[in-house]
Amino acid sequence: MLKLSRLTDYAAVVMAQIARHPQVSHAAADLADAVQLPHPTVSKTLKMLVKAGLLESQRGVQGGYRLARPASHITAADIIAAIEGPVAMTECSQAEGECDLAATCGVADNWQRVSLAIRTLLESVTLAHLADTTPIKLPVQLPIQSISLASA
Amino acid sequence: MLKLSRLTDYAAVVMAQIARHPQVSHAAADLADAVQLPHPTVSKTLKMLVKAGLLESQRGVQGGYRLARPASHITAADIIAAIEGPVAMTECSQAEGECDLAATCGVADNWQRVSLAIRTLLESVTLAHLADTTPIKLPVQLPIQSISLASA
DNA sequence: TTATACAGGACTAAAATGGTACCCATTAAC
DNA sequence: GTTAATGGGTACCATTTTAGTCCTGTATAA
Repeated sequence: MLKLSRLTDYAAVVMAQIARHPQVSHAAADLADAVQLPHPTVSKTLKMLVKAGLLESQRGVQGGYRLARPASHITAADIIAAIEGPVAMTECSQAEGECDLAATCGVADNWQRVSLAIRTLLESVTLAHLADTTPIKLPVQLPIQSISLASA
Repeated sequence: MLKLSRLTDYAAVVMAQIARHPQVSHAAADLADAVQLPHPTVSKTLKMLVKAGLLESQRGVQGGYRLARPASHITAADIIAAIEGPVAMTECSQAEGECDLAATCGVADNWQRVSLAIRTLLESVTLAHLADTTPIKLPVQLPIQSISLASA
C-alpha cells in the first residue's frame, strides 16, 4: 500500500486545522474535538510535531499550539518525517552502506533515485496546499510522465 | 518512513534478477541462492507475483518462473501492488467515501492528489529500469519542482 | 495560589509483518 | 507408469510495529 501511518494522517489533519486559524493558540482538547479524534492520541501527535519543530507550544492558561512557521513553509515531507522519520522507500535508501545484501541486490541505486523523486514531490506540497479546501491543482499526469527515465 | 515492506523489497530484487536472464526458467531455490534470501520467503514472494500476473510459473522438472511480459512493461507500481495492494497513501485515497471523518478532515482531496502523483511516478519506472545495473537517470529535481501546485 | 494546559515517559493491547512448515498438484524424464 | 523435481496453497507462530491510554511533572496566566 505504501501507506502513511494513521498517526501521520492525523498529524496532517490537525496541522491543516491549525493552519486555517494561524492567529490563535489551539489547545489539544479543542483540536481533538474539531477533528473528532481521541484526545490522548491527538495530544501525542502534537508533541511529536513540536519536537520536530513544526509547532510551537505554550503552557499554562490560554496556552496551546501554533505553527512554528508559515503554512507555506511547512511541507508534506516535513509532517511525514515528524511522525515516521525521514521519507525513504527502503531500509538502504536511508542509512547508506548498511545493507548486507548490497552485493546481490543490484536494485538499491535505482530505488534510491525513485525514493528521492518521491521525497522531492512531497517537499513540493506545502501545508498551505493541504489546508486549502479548494483542491490543489496537480497537473501531474503530463509533467511526471514526461520525466525522462531513459538510462544515460 | 513511507517505507516499502521488506517482502516488496525482496520482490523487486527477485524480479530484477529474473529480468536479467529473461530466456531461462528460474527455480525458486536458485533465485533464493542468487539473492541470498531464505528460500521459503522467496517462494512466498514468487507466488504472490504469479497471482498478480507479473510472473508465469511452470511446474515439474525443469520448471520455474519467468516474466509474464517484457521487463519494460512491468512497472514499480505493479510490483508494489502485487505485494502490498494498490498504491495509496491514506485509507481514504483507496476506498472512496468510506471515511467517517470526511466532514472534519478537509485534507482528503489533496492527499488523494498527492497519492495519484506518486502512483504516476511509480508507474513510470519499469522493471527494466530497476534491473539495469547502470543507474537510471532521474532528472527529477527540476521537473517535479516545476509542477505547479498553485491552487486554481 | 490555583486552574489550565503542555511535557515526557511507561505501559498495554491489537494488528501487521515476516518467516516457517506441511502437504498437495503437476510435469518431465526415465 | 513411476519417480523426482518443482510450484501451489494453507495454516501457523514469533516478532515487530502501531495505536492508544495513563500518570506524573512542569510552566504560566489570572
